Amino acid sequence: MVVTRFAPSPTGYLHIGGLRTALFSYLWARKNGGKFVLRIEDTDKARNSEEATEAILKAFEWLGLEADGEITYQSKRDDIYAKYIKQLLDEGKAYKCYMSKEELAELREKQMANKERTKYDGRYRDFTGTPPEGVEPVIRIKAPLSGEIVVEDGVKGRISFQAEDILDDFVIARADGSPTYNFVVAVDDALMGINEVIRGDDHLSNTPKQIVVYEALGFEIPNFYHVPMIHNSAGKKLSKRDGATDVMAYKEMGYTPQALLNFLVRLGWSHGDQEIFSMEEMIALFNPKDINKSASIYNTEKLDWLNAHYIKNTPNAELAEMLTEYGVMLTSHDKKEILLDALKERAKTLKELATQVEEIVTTPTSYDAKAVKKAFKGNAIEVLNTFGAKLSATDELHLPVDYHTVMESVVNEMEIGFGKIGQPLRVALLGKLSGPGLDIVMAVIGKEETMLRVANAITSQSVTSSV
RNA sequence: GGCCCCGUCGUCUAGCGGUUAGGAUCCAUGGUUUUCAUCCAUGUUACAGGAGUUCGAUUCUCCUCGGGGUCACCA
Repeated sequence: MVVTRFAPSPTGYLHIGGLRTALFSYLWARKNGGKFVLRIEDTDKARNSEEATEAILKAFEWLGLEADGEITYQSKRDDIYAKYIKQLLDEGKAYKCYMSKEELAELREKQMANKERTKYDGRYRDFTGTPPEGVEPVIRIKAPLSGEIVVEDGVKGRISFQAEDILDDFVIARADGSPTYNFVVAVDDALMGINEVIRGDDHLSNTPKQIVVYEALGFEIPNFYHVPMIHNSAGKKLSKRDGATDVMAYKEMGYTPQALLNFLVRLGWSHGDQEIFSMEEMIALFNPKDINKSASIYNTEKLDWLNAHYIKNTPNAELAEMLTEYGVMLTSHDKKEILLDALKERAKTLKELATQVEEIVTTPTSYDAKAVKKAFKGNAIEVLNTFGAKLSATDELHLPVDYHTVMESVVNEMEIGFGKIGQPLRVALLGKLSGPGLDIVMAVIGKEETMLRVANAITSQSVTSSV
């Protein structure tokens, strides 16, 4: 059975990069009928917060990514780590190192001065004497001094490291007894049965260390897939400082989960020329071996396009439901089908859609100056007057076509082009020159509101012209 | 700096020894639309450079250059 995981450290919100690796892990587990588990890496008490954990879970919920089983918290597993540390100590695979932080710093400085690689010199590796007074020891693991460490990576291929280049006897437990990252990751992944590790390639250089732990403990080494980074426009690793990396900010901006997921799955992964993927298709088609080797630059142009695509293809009832999150109550509006059919073609985000709905439903209180200048000229006011009068005399105005008929009769009677009525009427109704079809707008707001807006426009013009 | 990874249009990518180097997005132009948007059509733009292997390299190898990641008692 395929078991994958997402293992964030709760130091802040869930960000785009994390979400993508989580998505990849999720898809791979689902595709194989396996498990996708969540582990919170909260061993750094100073930097972690419960709110951050909450935020991450909330983001998962919004996106519909469901983890299997209980959430594992590393902070609750101290006894487990202690047990394995003791085991390594007993087996002579780890040892206590009494070197003080000062001594270590001194060693590093000397090595740097000599332009050597900074590493622990192993002075307590085979220590049998009397330990110095007053120093709480750290526990170090005996790493191989030479030889080759090979990572068989599912994305990058076979990567080989020389032990002497990258390893030293690294710390697995601090002076206060708490275990360190590379140790707990390996222990947890092994104990939780994780056999497919999909993570960012910034972890690639940690992998040999973790392999050392796996081997010391006799655990089976999982398959690794190191996913290339997402870079910012400057070409650097995407970080929280780059802005707009909080997943939940995308909800606020009006992106749909579908669009965001579809956008992210195509960053570093592809399936031929296909751009649009439903969740079902992602699950069916995803395979980590098809992940790209090179980093990609984060750029949301395509996200906008995808979001617009999904909005256009969402049923109106669902759209009305989603809009309630943005303060637009449309679920019981009797013309919502007509309105949303017209508007969803022109919105890039749900937030935009919400704004556009508002702009139609509320009576304009001001008119765009440029639009006024362009539209209210010639006999525009006369046209509006004629239209208003005709409207007033017409009953049974319900559908767009009913209003269109009235407009048509004005055009015919006055022997003008459609633009001659369209432009002033558009400004009267919406306060500006762009927007959906006027017959649709009028059908949505109704006869009474239409007449009010027309009258308002006429009044506004007579006032300005008399001044 | 050591180690490791990467290098096809501005961006996301297809390609897996022989292609007019394909798609998407963006941008531009035209069409549709009373407007804007949508939609449709058309167009501009890419194999980092140099050797080698080969009848033939975007594709394989090496070098150079460029970019990135990582080097903690952080995760």
